[in-house]
Amino acid sequence: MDEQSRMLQTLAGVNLAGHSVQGGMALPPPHGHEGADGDGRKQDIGDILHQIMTITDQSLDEAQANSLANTRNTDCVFSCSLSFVQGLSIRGAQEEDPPDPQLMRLDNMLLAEGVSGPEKGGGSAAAAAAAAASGGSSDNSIEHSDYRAKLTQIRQIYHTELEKYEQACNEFTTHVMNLLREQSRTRPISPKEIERMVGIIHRKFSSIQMQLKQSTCEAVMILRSRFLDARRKRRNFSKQATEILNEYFYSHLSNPYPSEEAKEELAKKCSITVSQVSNWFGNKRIRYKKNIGKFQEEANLYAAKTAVTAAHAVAAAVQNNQTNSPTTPNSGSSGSFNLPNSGDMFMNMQSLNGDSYQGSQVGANVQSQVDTLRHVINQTGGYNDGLGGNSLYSPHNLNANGGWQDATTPSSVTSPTEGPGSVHSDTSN
DNA sequence: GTTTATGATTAGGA
DNA sequence: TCCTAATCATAAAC
Repeated sequence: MDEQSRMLQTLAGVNLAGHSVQGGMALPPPHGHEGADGDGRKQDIGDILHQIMTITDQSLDEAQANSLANTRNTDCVFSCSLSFVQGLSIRGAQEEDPPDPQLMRLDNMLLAEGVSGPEKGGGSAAAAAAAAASGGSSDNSIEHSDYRAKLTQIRQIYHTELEKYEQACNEFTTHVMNLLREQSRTRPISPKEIERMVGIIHRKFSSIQMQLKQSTCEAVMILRSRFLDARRKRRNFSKQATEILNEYFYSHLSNPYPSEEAKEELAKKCSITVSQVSNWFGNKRIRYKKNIGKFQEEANLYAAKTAVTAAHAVAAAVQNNQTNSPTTPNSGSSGSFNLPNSGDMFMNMQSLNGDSYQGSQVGANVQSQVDTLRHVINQTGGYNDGLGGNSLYSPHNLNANGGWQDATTPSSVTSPTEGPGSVHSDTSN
């Protein structure tokens, strides 16, 4: 049996069968459940209800057969029927002490999970968590929709069962009322007694409902845990995400320690979590350091790519500079997010590793790219043998013992102050 | 089926 | 708390 079946059975296992009838009139166990379609359970409920009816009908018939004249006997039979109903109630009444905090907790949970109450479009908090954890990539969206589908299934089963219980409760109440009405022919029955009986039945059915709620909660918990497990499952990031991360890594190779803000930005761009970004960088740093040669090609690739971007950015900046000639300085008065001074941008670029870099939006993006560009330009000066030592992207800030230096090149130095849309390169060390 | 790549987890250190 | 390093577990490539 797979987990799903088990889960659904957990829910499907809630029915009247769990309540053996007190007073010596125990109900037979229900038939097996036919999957999660609810038909089997519907049948069970129907059967059970029918049996209840039959039992009480028998009591009534017996009573009638024993002649209405024999009030003593009739009373006895009716007491049997009623004691059956009362028997039903004894435990229920004991179990419940409204307002039941447990019931409230169950109700709250079912409401929060979107099982009870109005259907939530986006699913429950768990669904959101699952979606967040999964990153919302297409693959994970499938899982997300899978989660929602299963939650909907649980919801449907819950509502179907609830409806059936209510119906059964009403039917049984009506039946008992009829019984009492019959009995009223032989003895006076006060409205209070009828009321009491109805209350007893309702309480009993409420306790059954509580079990349904409990099992529904269990099913939801199982579903949730399944999705938390799914989060554990390793799943490759999307190509785009890996590209973004690699771009950042190689363009900040001198100090590949993104700040919290940068991580958040990357996480958002890659549709993954911040901790996944941290994991990725942790793994990348280690693996890069361990085998620089292996990553050489990749480094070159990203270097070239970034260089092209940088060249475009520079070209655009130059053009911008020409357009915004000294006769039309970019004053802040326009209210737009302008470069403080296009000329400064180049000054800043020239002092790429300087401490005083004040980034503009364009300059910020350009800065790291120019860093890369410089590597590319340097590369043209010599053959790279693919070994770590003289490689294009040899981590110039790697210590002799293999660690990235942090003292001389804090990321705040190598990184510009960046505008929105770009990531920071800051160290968290 | 085996190997490789890669995301996640864990222990220990600063 | 964040890092490294080792390791695990699994997806992907062969």
